[in-house]
Parts: sequence; structure tokens; C-alpha cells
Amino acid sequence: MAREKNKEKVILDSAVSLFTSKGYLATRMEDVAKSAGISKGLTYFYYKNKEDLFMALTKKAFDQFKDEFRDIYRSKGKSGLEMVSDLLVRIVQFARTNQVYYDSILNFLDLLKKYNNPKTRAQIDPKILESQHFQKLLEIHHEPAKIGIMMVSQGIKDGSIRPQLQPEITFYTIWSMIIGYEKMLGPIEYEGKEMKIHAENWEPGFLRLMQEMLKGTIQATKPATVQGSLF
Amino acid sequence: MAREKNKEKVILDSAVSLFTSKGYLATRMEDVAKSAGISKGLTYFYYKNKEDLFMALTKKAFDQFKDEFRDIYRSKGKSGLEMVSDLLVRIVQFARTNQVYYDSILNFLDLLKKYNNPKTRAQIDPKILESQHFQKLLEIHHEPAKIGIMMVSQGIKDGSIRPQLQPEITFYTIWSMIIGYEKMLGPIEYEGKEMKIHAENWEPGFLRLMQEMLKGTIQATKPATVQGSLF
Amino acid sequence: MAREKNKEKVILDSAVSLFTSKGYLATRMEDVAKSAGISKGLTYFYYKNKEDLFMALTKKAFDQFKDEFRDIYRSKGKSGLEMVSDLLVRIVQFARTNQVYYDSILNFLDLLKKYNNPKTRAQIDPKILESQHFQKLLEIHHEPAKIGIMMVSQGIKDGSIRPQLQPEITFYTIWSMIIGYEKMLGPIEYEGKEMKIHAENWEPGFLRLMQEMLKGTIQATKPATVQGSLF
Amino acid sequence: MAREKNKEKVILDSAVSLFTSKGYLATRMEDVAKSAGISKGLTYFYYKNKEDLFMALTKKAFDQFKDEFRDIYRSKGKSGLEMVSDLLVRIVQFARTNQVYYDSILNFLDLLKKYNNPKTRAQIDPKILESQHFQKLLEIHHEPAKIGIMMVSQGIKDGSIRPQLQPEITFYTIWSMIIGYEKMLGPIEYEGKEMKIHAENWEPGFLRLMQEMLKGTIQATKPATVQGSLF
DNA sequence: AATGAATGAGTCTTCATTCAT
DNA sequence: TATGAATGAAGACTCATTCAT
Repeated sequence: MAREKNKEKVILDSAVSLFTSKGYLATRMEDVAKSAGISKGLTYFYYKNKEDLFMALTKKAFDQFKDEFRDIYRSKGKSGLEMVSDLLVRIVQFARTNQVYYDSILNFLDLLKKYNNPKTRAQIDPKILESQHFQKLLEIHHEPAKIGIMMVSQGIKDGSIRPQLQPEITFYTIWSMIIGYEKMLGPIEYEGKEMKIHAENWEPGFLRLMQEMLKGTIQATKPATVQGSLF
Repeated sequence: MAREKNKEKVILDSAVSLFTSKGYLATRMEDVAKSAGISKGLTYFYYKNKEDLFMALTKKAFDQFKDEFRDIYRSKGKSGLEMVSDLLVRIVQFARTNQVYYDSILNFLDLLKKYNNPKTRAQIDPKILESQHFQKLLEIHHEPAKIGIMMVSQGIKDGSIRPQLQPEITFYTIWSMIIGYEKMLGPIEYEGKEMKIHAENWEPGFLRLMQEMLKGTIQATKPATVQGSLF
Repeated sequence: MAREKNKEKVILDSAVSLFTSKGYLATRMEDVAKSAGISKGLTYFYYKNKEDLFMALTKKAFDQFKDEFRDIYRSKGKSGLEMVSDLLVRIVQFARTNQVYYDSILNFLDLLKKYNNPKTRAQIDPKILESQHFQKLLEIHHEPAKIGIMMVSQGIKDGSIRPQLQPEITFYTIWSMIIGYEKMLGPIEYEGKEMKIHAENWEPGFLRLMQEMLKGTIQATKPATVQGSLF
Repeated sequence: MAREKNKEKVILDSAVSLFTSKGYLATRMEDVAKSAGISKGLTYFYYKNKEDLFMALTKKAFDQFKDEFRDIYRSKGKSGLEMVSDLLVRIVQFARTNQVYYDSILNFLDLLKKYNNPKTRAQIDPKILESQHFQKLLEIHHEPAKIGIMMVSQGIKDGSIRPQLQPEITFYTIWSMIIGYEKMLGPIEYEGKEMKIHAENWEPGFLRLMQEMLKGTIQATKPATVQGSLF
């Protein structure tokens, strides 16, 4: 794999691949180098340290994530509500397909929370704070949301979303729902004895609830019968 | 043999305290022992290893978490919708006050996702799988949700929640929203230049959206004007 | 060599031995541990890091060095001038026998110069500054000199050293001569083509000059004939 | 091929500058190259390796050092004793102004001692031994001393230095004093509690002692009263 | 139950040096 | 001459865990 054009990219791809199969902690820099077909030293030439590499990965994750938002926003002939509905599906899809990228985004969110709290900021590894990629992320991390908010605004304009809603608050609420939804899929998929809910039947229900929340109109539904529980 | 009743508890409390201030990774077993006023060796007598200790902590977190649900469910004179609304507030409160406990719960959710996926199960540290506390968690982790579902059922019964909704799906959707909400508070608190949304004005909006989703009735609200964005 | 009483001492002795044969830089902590018959980790249990170990060694060097001064000062029936003359011989002897100790003392002197100059203090490895042994050295490093000054005072009292001399200034001047003398022995021992001076004939001449400086009386000497040079 | 006459010199100057501010070990070859405005590779074209560069620096130090001796020796109308007294002042000045050069000279002295002792020669980095500059230094390092010896001879001729003294032995003794003096300035400048001697009052005392040693005549001085000490 | 000295595998990271271009 | 990407040996240090007492 040596002598490729973009060593930087090759390293990143190797990192993604290894983080996916072994996890971030279990992956050694040497593994990354080996997998990229280069020497350990060169890895450090392109990325200051492991944390920097991970921040670079996170940066790329955000870029791709933003693309998902953009693609949907650009798609012609869709109402704002449809866009937002698409978003749910696409993000869940993204999380599945690009597990490491998605995890890195969530990790960045946690980082951000610590970063914003003076009491916890010291818990962040200084190497992360020093990373140029982290600094860049601080600048660009709003971008996907910006697009998301535009979708809601669009929905209000085209009447698919009720006009009383405030785009920002609404988008962040949706965004929260999606993040939580994705996180809960794990437990839900667990085949516990008493579980009456499964990933397959949750998704349509979840989507409908979200849409109703946005539209303010209630669809006729068969009354609930399920009881058990999980979590 | 007399007065040191709860060494086990003392260790756990020390761990919570240290994980809170330094984080899990940065906390060494020696720190925990010292903080608990005992020797390193004894710590290993009570907890098989660091992961086991963390799983014990997670178990305790779930117990306390369940208590929050139970407290709300037991409170007299409240409608199902009010209970669910309370839940949002209480969980966010819980996350703030018991940061480490809350984080351990989210961590367990991630664990569960990996555990349920044959492709990722190998990524879980064997020590976690071996931990008795982890095994116990597999059994009891549904409990808070069980109560939550009962709240929704209650709401349907008392008419505060629209009858078309299915308790399980509804509860998990709410639960997702709350998890996501808590996670997004970090980024939202970040004082970016263009941000038009803040933690303070998001919470009432979020709560109202959730309630509307559950009730199916729309409150009159001032039309949205904000545009900017973040995240 | 394991299971000795004084692990701390065993490690230090191993360090001295290895620093002597391979030099400080070329000696790895693992070598020290192996030579001491213990594990690497235990070395770090007793000494915070390599610098700390070296500072502990330096501390011991100063202790032994001070003993040399004390032994001479305690010896009965000697005039102050004789003591000072003895000092020259003993220090040169000490430097030969305990090369690493002596070098560590000179190294500490360099450290001290950097430490006292705000512009160069930053050049000192933080680990050195943090070392308890270094801190201790800052307190005790005067002690040998204290004794040396007492020797000069004694010489003034007993008339072997001329009364015009100030003990402190005089001692430090002697001390400087000795340090320089020891340092120059290296070049002098070099068998260059043109050298007309050798270690053997320098010592008595050096000693006499020092004594004359202190006594103020001139011995009759054969006029100089040597010419060549070195350095 | 035209204007870059002295790349070699530029590199050397950069090295001096960096060694001064960061120290030899902390300075990377890359820093030197960057500071010299050339590539790393080219640095290795001019200097075989880092040690070779340092030996080149040492060679230059000796050249400049020799110039100091020569300047004094050439100065008209000065007695041998005055020249030697000047030497003290000039060398101390040189050490301050050209710290790195002076240190490199002392380092070479240490090297020479190891080089002359079969037991320690192996401790010297082979790269040093291979350096052409080191070989050259072995040839020329006597030169400053040659001039120094001539100064003493001159002093004997002009009567400023007593005739009993042997120029070589005398010069090396002076030289030793100076080296030691410079080395002790560090500790002396340290503001210990009990110190009664300072750099400012040591210098005149030291100089007088040296002169008296050379002249054999005693100046009237106030008897010493100071007692405290340091090291 | 309790101690804490002892272990050693595990990893990141640095940097002098080379060499294809 | 000149470049700078690429190499890889070298080594410090951590910390979960054990076990003799």
C-alpha cells in the first residue's frame, strides 16, 4: 500500500478500519502504521499523536455528516417535513455504516460538554486541546445543524411544519430525538424475555410521533396493545 | 471485623468521587484505594478488577435511576403526562448531579449495543463480560423503562395522553428525546457567535414539543423568527 | 541479588556501576533494574524517574564528598595549610575513585549556574526541578565548603596561612584551583608531541604554588626550563 | 551556486544560537536546518552528523578562544603579570558572552580525559572519534596554552612574575584556577541564607590571590573577618 | 481480611539519519 | 547542491494486578 498519493488519507482510512474492528483504545499507533503500509514515524509526521489522529478522524466525520444534511436539503421537490423525516433515516443509516465516524461525533459532543464547563475542562487530554483538528472542529461543528434548521424553516414556509414552531428549538429537539433513538436501538435490539418492542416496530412509530409533533395533526392509529418493557 | 461494615460501599463511593473529578481512565486503582482508606489489595478483594468495579458502579447507577422513576410514578395526584414531563426534568437533574452515574448508564447502553451485535461483541473487554455486576445489569436494565411505560399507560388512561399512542413505543421515543436532549446541552451551551439558542430557552420549548406530541393538541405560540444556527 | 534489605541502595549502586561503565545517557532504566536484580517497575517505585535517580546519586555523592572534608578537618595535629594541601590530594583521589560521584557533583554545579540565571533556568529538565533529591541538594550543597572555610580559618589561627587572607574568598579560590586542576589532568595526560609537562611533574608544582599563595613565603626553586605546551 | 557562500557557517551559527537557548540535547537537527534556512538533508551534506557539527563548533570555539589569548599577548606595553590578569577577566567574559563555545571547550576537556584513559575511551561516541573536526582538535587544542605559557615567560623576563616559577606549570595552574573560578560562579551566585561571599567581592580577592602567587610579594590587606560559608 | 512491595506487559513518542528525486 | 518524506531503533514510563506475609 506504500507509495500512495495521499499518505495522510491512507493513515486515516487505516485508523477508521482498525478503530472499527478493535476499538480506539485497543488500536496501537503501530498497528495503524502497519495497516497503512508505512512506518510508525511517518504516522507521527502526519499526525502529531494518537489524539490528533482521532480529531482528524472526527473532523472528517463531521464533513461527511454535513454532506448527509446537504444532500437532503438539496434534494428537489421535498417538503421540509419530508426532509426532516429523511434525516432520521439517513442518520441512523450513517451511524450503522460509519460506526466509527458516528461514534467520533458523539464523542466530540461529550468533549464539547466538558469543554464548556470550567470544572470539567481539565479532564480533557491536553493533546486534544492542542490538536489543530480539534480547534477546527470548534469552528465548524455547527454546520450540520445550520442546515437542519434551514430544513425546519423550509417546512414552515411550505406548510408541512406548523408555523408556531421556532426552527432552532425545533431542530435541536428533532436532533435530540434522533441521537437518543440511535442510542436506544442497542438495548432495544436485545432479545430480553419480556420485550414486546423491537427495532422493526419502533422505527415507524417513532417516525410518526416525530412527524405528528411537527405537523400538529394526528393520524388515526390502532390503539396500543403492547405492554412489556425493556431498557 | 466490627465497625468496617461497608468497605464495599466506601470503595464505590471513592470511585464515584474520583471518576467525577479525574475521569475513569485517569483514575488509578491506587487512588481509589487510598481515597477509601484501604490498601490496594483489599480493593481487589471486593472487586475483581477495575472493570468489575465500574460495572458495580453502573449497577448502583441503575438502581438510583430506577428510584427516580419510581418516585415520580408513586407521586399522588399527577396525570401521566405530568409524570412524563417530570421525568424529563428529573433525568436532566440526575445527569447533572450524578454525572458519573448517568455516564455509566449511557456507557452501558453502548455496551449493550456492542453486545447485541455479533460483529462487535468481541470489542467488549472480557473482564466486563465476566463481571457478575454486568450479568446482573443484563437482567435489570429494563426496570426503569418498565416504570416509564406504566406512566404512559397511566396517561392514556387518565386522558392526558392521546389514546392512539402505544405505551412502549411512546415511552422509548420520549426516553430517546431525553437522552438526546441531555447530550445536546453541551454543544448548545457553547457560546458560538451565531447561536440564537441557549440552554435556558431550549428547555421550555423542548418540553412543550414533547407534551404536544403526547397530547396531540397544539398550544398557541408566537411564530418562530429566529434563524441562525449552531452545532 | 533480589530480596536484599535495601532495594533503594541496591538500585543506586547498580546505577553508579552502570553510569561508570556506559555513561548516564547510554544507561537505560531497564539495565539498572536488571543489574539490581529487580523489575523495571520497582525502580520507578523507588525513584520517580531517571533524573530523580541521578539526583539521588548526586545527593549521595555530596554526602561522601563532605565526609572527605570532615575526615581531614577532624584529623588531629595538622595545621590549616596541611589540611588544605591534603584536600587537594584527597579530592583528586576522590575524583579518580568515584568518577561518577565526582562528575555528578560537577554536573550539579552546572545545574546550579543555570538555576541561578533566570534566562537559563528553563533549560533544566522539569523532572530535575521536581526531584526531592534536587531540592535537598539545594539545601545541603554548601556543607563541604563550610568545612573547607573552617580549614582556612584554622590555618590563619595556627599561623600556617597568612592572616591577611579572608577565609571564604580564600577557600573558594583554592576550591576553584582544585576543580580546575582535576579538569586539566585530562589534557595534560595526553601525550602530545610537544608537551613538556606531565601529570607527574605538574602536581608538586601546583601544590607548591597553592601553598605559597596561602603562606606568602617563597620557597627557593630551580628556575624554569621547560618550554613546549599543550592544551 | 552563486551567493550562498557560507552555508557551512550559517549552519554553525544557527547551531550556536539554538544550543544557547535550548541546549545541545534539546536542539534537533531539524531546528538547526530550519533556523539556517536550509533543508535537513543539506545539513548532513556539510556535517556528517550531530556530533560532527558539535565538534566543528568546538573547533571554532577553540579558534576564537585562541584569539583572546593572542589579542592579549599582542597588546603592547603590558607586563606578563598584567597579561595573565587580563586573561582571567577576558576568559570569564568569554564564558559569559559565548556560553556555548566555552561549554564546548570544557566538554572537549572531558572528552580528552576519557580519550586518554583506555578504560573510558570506549564511552566516547564513535561518531565523535570519526569526526574530522575532532581529529583536528587533537592537533590544535594546545595552542591557547602555548600563548599562555609565553605570557608567563614574558612575565618572568620583565620581572613582573618571580623567576623561580616554571612557565608551563605556572600557566596550567593559572588556567586551572580560571576554569574553577568560572565554574564556581554559579554556586556562589546562589543566594543562600548564610552566604557571606558574592560574585562581586570574590573577583577582586581571587585576582589578588592569583597575582600574589605569581609575584611572591604580599599586599597589605585588612584581616579577614567573615565566617559563614556556602559551597 | 489486609497489606503494599513487586511485577512486566504494553505503548506512545522522539529524532538522528537516509535516499529517491 | 538541495529537498523533505520516510525510516526505525531506542527508551521512558504507567498501572492493573498479584502474592508473600
